[in-house]
Amino acid sequence: MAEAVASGRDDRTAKARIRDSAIATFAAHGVEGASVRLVAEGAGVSPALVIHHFGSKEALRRACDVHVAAVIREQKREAIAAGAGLDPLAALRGAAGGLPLLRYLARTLADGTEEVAELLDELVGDAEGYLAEGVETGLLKPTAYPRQRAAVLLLWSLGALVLNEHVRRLLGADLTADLGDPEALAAAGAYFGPVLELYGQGLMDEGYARRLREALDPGPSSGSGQGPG
Amino acid sequence: MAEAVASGRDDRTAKARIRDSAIATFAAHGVEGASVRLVAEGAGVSPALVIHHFGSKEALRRACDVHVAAVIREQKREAIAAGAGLDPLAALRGAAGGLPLLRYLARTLADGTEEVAELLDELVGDAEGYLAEGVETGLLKPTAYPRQRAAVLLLWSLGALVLNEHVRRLLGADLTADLGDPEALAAAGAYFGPVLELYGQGLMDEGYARRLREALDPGPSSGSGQGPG
DNA sequence: CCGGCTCCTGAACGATCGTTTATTCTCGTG
DNA sequence: CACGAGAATAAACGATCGTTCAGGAGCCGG
Repeated sequence: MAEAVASGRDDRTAKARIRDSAIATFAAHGVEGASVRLVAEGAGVSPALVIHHFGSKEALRRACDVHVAAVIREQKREAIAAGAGLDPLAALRGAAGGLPLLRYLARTLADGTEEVAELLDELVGDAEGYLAEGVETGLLKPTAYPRQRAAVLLLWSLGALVLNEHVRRLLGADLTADLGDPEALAAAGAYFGPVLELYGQGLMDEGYARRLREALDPGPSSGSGQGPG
Repeated sequence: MAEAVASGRDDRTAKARIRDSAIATFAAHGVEGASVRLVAEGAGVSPALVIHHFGSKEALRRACDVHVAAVIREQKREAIAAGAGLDPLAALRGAAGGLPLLRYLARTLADGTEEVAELLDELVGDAEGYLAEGVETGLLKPTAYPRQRAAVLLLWSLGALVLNEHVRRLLGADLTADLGDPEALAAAGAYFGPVLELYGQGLMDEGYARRLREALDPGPSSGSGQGPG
């Protein structure tokens, strides 16, 4: 039952190849839209071997979730040692096999399995810590909602990742590209530029925002649906 | 070939019932995960009638996209007459059958069909107009990227909608709930509160944000992956 | 040479899928 | 009443799905 380590002269274990192919295939077609046969073809094995190693398609999907979460956690730990930025997924973009994981996340985040939910909770906790550090050094502004602000910022980042196709069409920036590539980084500026402007100066007049916020809290019979978006 | 209008004493046309059931079923299980038989059961008809009226499952999905886009466009027009807020989807939340459409959007936005892409482009254009108005009246701050800022804000809103399940778990706010309900509105404050704080005061020290932004534009060999997230 | 073990496969099974076909039901119209 | 047209269905078809099963290929200690 131990993990196979028969990495002799050639490539990865067949089990690892199946898992990587599943991550790529699920990312490309969605979990429901990707068949076991397609995953097997991508790994160069028979469909039966996929079931033999993972038991079922659903278990394969769980294994993908666990693996993606594990890699992200490891990259995160390395990023902490190197001095983390604000983007909890930045380390993935540069990592060797990070991009398929990013695309897998982008495709499966909306489905919401238990494993990725736990990962998200963890990332929110990390982000809250990073944000608190930034506040202490004066680079970030203090907040009345430390944990909620961390959650919102992470959800915005991941939401943009999930809508990556629309980000690319509307702005020309591919968030699942390797930002080490200068061309991709320049294109990503169409997203990060206005984002940084918003992060720097905000969007609204402060008094206006405060009034809207105060209108939320007590909750008498205020006006009709005028959400802040 | 004309639209059936046999709405006599009872409810909607069977074709309309099928379309509404498809919207709800696709929203609940995803398009790939929902079968024609399930859609038919929800509409109280036979599976064959679904194909008889729409030709194929894919055509049914396109019809759902078209219908959702049409309803949103109409609600949008009414919202303009009533004086629009910043949330382009606010009108949907209060509308009679708006919630299923919202959940359909949340589930299918990531798939990216042509019809919803056109709708998104349209919504970005509208948002750019609203933002420009806000800048003129002094409620919103000016920007160097008018269209990109509109796109980013819309993508953040829709991204949070797509990740609604995580928003609910992390913050306790359900963005697909009827915000006319005071309890749901209060819960949504856990999302809109930090959002409005960010919109009001921003996130970063302005000089720090400007330095990060300038590091993006020219693009010499700057440091490794430290995205703004 | 041999039995056993692991990795792996070809072929098939039952279920479910989207869709087709033939048929019945409903009902306004001449 | 006769009749044609659309609404609606039951039943089945071929395809594909996830999964099972029996066994082959290669290797290793005896």
